[in-house]
Amino acid sequence: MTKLEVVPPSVDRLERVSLGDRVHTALRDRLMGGELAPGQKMSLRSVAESLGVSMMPVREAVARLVADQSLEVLPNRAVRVPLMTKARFRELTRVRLVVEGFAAEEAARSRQDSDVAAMRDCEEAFEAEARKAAPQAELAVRSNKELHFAVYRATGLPTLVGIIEGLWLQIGPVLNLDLKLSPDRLQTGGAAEQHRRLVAAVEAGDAATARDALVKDIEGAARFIESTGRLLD
Amino acid sequence: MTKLEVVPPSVDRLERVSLGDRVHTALRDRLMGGELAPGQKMSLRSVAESLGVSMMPVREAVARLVADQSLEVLPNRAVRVPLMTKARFRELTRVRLVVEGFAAEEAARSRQDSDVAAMRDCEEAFEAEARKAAPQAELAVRSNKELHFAVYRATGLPTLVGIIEGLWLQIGPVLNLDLKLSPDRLQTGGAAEQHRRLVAAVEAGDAATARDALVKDIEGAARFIESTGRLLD
DNA sequence: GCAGCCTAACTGTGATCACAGATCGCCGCA
DNA sequence: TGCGGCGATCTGTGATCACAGTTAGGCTGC
Repeated sequence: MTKLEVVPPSVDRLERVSLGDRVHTALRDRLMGGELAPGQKMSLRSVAESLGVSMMPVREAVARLVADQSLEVLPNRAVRVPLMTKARFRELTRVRLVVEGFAAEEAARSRQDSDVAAMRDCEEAFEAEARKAAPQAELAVRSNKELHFAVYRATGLPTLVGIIEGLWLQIGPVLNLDLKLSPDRLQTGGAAEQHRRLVAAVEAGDAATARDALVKDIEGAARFIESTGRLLD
Repeated sequence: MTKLEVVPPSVDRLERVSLGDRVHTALRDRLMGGELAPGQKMSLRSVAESLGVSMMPVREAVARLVADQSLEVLPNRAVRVPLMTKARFRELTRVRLVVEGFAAEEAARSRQDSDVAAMRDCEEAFEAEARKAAPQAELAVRSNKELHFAVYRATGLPTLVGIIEGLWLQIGPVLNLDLKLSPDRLQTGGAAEQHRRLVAAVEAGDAATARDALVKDIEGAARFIESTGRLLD
């Protein structure tokens, strides 16, 4: 784990960002990026030391992540990335289908030109990575996430984006760990195709197709992950 | 603000609940109950003193509430209940319609007998309070909330319930403050009627009607609150 | 050589101290 | 009497200390 970047004081002035916020962001990125696998334990002191801060900001960041179930504290008081059971995975997937499906519809209705441009960039980056003979899972994961959130941000509903972020934070470790262990899913899965449909539909303002593409994208990934048998229970 | 209740040690053993958790719950209840009005400032030290704990657990609880925007920290570092603008209110209402509407549908599909019983109790309590000549806003607010969440819990999707709790935490101060200032809304508004429709539809497994009743309930309240002109912007 | 106990290290939690920045009020001056 | 500036106080944030509970490893005894 790398040290936290030292941000210029000017940025620090404009938008009060505490050390706790920075630690929170750092941990969040690692969770969403699949760098922290389900079941992995962590201690406040070790995280603090590796990030070059005291235990205090880490406590705050971890408390927030525990609050929205991105991390969990065992009865032994140990902190770890939650394990994913089949039941929890299916529940999260169902909620995602509703919430993100609505977001896709709404994005098709409200998108601005700048949103479409951002989506196109991410979509090309994802497709370029997926088409490689030996795709780098990390890059694919990142551009996949960026593409989805470019769509969600196009809704103009920050509350909705926040909710979806919470869902990704919970399901991210599994999604991305899975992608790292089975990089071939990038080719076999229809992710790229649904992404193309999604972007085109949002750009055309076709809400129904946008939702359908997103739903198929989520369902395809969920089916694949369930088929690997790596989920508990 | 009252002191935190001393819970029996047995409960404390079963489910590790830290002081920070208790402070969080205490503040959450006050926010959802409308005891803390939008714009109201609070200091960590004063909250800590009034709850009889040190500043430490309060910091953790407030950090969590700030994280999900139930509280906000101003550039001056002051902590307060966020003000509600018309734009934010409408955004929250739109998201609520989607998420809680889905929850109502799902509750109609998955409800158990015990869920229906809990809903009926809350519905009767609400109606009894609303029918009084001088209804106590606090009791009505409480049973209204309990009724809604009895429905949401009937979905069997704790993730969804958590999301809705986050939404209520943000919109609660306005909803409930409004009800306190305009207790006559209990009679004039069609809340009781939609509640009856909602409970009956969930019990009958009629998803479409359940959603419709809930949507009309939310929309009715939203219309009333917008009409009072107490929102900013 | 192996099993069991006991200690030492490590865990999160809470309290206290330290500090920089903002705010408000009081005092002095015109 | 009114205005301006300065200081005391209060704010959140970060660090450090203290502590109880757990865990894991090493040592002792069989």
